[in-house]
Amino acid sequence: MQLLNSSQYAIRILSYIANNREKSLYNAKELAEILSIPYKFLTKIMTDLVKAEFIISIRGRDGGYKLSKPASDVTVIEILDIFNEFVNYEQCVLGIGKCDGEHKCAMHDRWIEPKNLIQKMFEETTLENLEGRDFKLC
Amino acid sequence: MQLLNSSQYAIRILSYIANNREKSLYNAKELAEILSIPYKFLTKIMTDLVKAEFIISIRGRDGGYKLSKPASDVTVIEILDIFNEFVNYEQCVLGIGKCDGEHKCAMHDRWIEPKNLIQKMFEETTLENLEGRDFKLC
DNA sequence: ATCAAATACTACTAAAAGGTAGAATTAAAA
DNA sequence: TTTTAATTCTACCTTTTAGTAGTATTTGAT
Repeated sequence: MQLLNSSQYAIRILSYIANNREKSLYNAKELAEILSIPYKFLTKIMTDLVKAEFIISIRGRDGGYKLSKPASDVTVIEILDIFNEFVNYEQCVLGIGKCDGEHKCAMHDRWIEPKNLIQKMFEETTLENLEGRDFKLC
Repeated sequence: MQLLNSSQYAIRILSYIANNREKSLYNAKELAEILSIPYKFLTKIMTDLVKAEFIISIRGRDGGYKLSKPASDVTVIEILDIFNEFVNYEQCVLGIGKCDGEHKCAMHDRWIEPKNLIQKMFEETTLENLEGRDFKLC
């Protein structure tokens, strides 16, 4: 019951960039240090974010990364989709396929409410909403 | 954002046994077939359940498995604990350690409500509550 | 005693996630 | 034009989870 490290890192990275507008570009080295993410793993994730068009990268000396769109346009669920998380809304908590009115898994009824809440949270939370938080390790 | 296969299987197995009181013992072969769980993987999980004292096993010919305690005494969260899931209540959704009033992760406030709901659900749901559901693949 | 049918144990393989290493590419600056 | 600092690419290694194979052990029935 936890998000993939990749997803967690991606949210923290995008969230950090979105809420520190002083600089126009952030490079991998400083992001890795500030956010306590292994450098090489971070660069891999950045490439994913570039390919998914959430981030624009500037290569070469003095290059770096920046958001490709306004923070208010990026929802958490879109970030999760990059890593194929939480895509199967219909998937039941016991992983036995689609749960509907006819076929319910053992926990179906009890899972609906929290599932909908989480889904709503991920859909409605944008990078803008994540402002003013700590990003380092607690 | 999904339970481990082991946890899912364990819940389905215990839930099935709890709600089919006709027989006093269930063997691995029939459980594997009825619940669509790979036989060898199921026997491994059964051994875990026996060691965790949720299941009593009878070895030898005509042996099998049965619950070690009343269905109403077994909560879902206890089952998850066998596989070390959902033990860290304090763990935040972005996996950056303890989130408290002073140090909040980027999603802290939004995560509290669904997290508490899920926790409550796992704590309050017993095998008895899972009665009357389908257990096969939908 | 032997057989048959069951669980338990040991060890392995496969797939996915997490992470690392090093070279290639890009582009500004000296 | 060379250096330098950045991203990108390819390939690999490690850990965890998932699943499989084969043997040993147990025990009731014949």
